[in-house]
Amino acid sequence: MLNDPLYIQIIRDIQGKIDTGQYPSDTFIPSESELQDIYMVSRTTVRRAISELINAGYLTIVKGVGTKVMPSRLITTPKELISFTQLMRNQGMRPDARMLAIERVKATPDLQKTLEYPGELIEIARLRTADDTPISINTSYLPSDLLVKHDPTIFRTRVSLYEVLEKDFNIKVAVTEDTYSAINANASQAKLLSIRKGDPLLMIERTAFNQKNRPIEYSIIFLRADRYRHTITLRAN
Amino acid sequence: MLNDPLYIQIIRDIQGKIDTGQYPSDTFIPSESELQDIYMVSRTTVRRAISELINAGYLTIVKGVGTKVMPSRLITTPKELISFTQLMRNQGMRPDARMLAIERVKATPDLQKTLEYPGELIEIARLRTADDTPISINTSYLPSDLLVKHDPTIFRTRVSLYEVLEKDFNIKVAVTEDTYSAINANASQAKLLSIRKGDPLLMIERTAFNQKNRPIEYSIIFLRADRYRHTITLRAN
DNA sequence: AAGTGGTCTAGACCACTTA
DNA sequence: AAGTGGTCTAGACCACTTG
Repeated sequence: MLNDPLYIQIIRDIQGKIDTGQYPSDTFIPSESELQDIYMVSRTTVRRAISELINAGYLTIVKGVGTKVMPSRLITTPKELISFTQLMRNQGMRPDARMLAIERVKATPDLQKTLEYPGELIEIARLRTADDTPISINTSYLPSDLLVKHDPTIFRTRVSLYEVLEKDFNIKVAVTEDTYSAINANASQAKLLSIRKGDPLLMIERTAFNQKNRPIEYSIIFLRADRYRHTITLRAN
Repeated sequence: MLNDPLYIQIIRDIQGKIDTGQYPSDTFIPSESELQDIYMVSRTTVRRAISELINAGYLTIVKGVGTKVMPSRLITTPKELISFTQLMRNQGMRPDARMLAIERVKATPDLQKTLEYPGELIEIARLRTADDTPISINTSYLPSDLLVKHDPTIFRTRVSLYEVLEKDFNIKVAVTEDTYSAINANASQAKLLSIRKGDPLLMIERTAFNQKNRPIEYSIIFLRADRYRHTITLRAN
C-alpha cells in the first residue's frame, strides 16, 4: 500500500472522503493547486488521480469553476466488468451455487470458433441462488489446456468461478462481451428455477477474454426475469 | 480541426492508421520516443493520446515490450453509450420508426421520482422497425420544460430521438442507466410486433441524464427477442 | 545492456467562469 | 482581475522484458 504510486494513494484517499461524506455529493472538492499542497505532489500527479476518478464516475468537472462529486446514484453502478457473485452481493443478497455438472466435453463447431480452441473443454453447469431462491442456470465452457494446474473439481471450492480462475489458476478476465436476449423457459429450466414453463428468462451469453485477448470462457446464463434485473451505466464519449 | 489539441490530432492520426491497416491488428505501433519524433511533441502528449486510445479499446500495452493494436473484434464493439438508431445501423439494418403517439401526460409518482420533475411530461411512443420488420416498441417520457423551444411534433422529423434532442434542442445525453429484463408479450404488444402473445420480449428501461446529471428521459423498450440481441463489451478496472 | 513503458517534477501559457 | 481547469514541455529515475 505504501509503495503504491502516489496517484493511486491519492485516488484511494479522495474515494474514501467521498464514501465517508467528507466530500458530499454535488459539492466541489479542493482545487488542483490546493490538492498539490495537501498531498505535496506536482499538478500532473493530482490531475492523474482526478482523471481516473472522473473515468470511474466519481467526479465531474465544471469548466472554469471546479471539480464536483458526482451524485451517488451515478457512482453506485460502475460500468466495470463485474461477476455475478459480485452483482448479487452488491444487491445485498447472499449468493450461492449448486453444482449441476463438471465434465470434459468435445467442443461444438460454434464453441471451437468462439473459444479459438480445437481441443477438449471443461463444462461447468451450476444453479445459482441468492438467499436460497434459485436465480439462474449458468453453464460455462473453458479450454482444458488452461486448467491443467488443478483438478476441475477445484471449482467446487468457491462460489465465484472468476475467483477460482484468478486465485487458483492465475487467470484474469480483462474483457467480456455480453449479449442480452430473452426466451421462454423450457420444462427442465422451469423445474430447476422453480417457475412455470413459458415464463420469461433473461438470457446472457458471455465470452470472456484475458489480458492477451485470448478467449478463456464462454458462458450462457438463464436468469429468472421476475427475480433479477441487470443494470448497466454507460457514458457518452 | 487544426486548432484541436495536439493529443486529439495524434489520436485521430493513430486511429486512422489502425483503421486503414497501416498499424495492423496485434502488431506493435512505434515506441513512445519514436512517436515523439514523428509528431514533434513531448512524451507527456504522446502518452496522453495513447492513454485515451487504450481507454477506447484500440490499443493495449505489453509491459517492457511495447504498445500493440487490439484485435479488431474487440474494437468494433465500443462500450460507449449508443442510440438504438446507431445500434441498428451498425448491424447493417435500415432503421425507421412509426409514430404511435405524441402526447402531453401527467407524471405518475414513479415517473416524477425518476425524472425529478413534478410537471407535465411529453410521451413519445414509437414502433421501431429495421428493414421494415417491427423490432421494438419504444415509449419515452421527457420533462416538458426541456422542450419549449419547438412543438413536440418536431420528433416526427427525424428517426433518432437523440438526434432531435441534440440538434434541435441542444440537449446532449451524457450518461444512461439501462436495466435489462425479460417478459412475455401481451396481446397488444404481440399485435404491434407481429408475434404471438406470450412470445419472449427483451425489456430495457433506460434513464438518460445530461452533462449536469439532470434526468432528461425515461424510456421503456420492448424488443422482439427473436430479431434482436444486444451486445455490450466491458473492461475490468 | 539496451529498450520499453510507469511515474513524477517544476515549470509555462491558455480559455473559461465569476465577480 | 483572480481563480479554475486544459494543454504542453523538457527533463528525471524507475521496473520490466529481451538479447
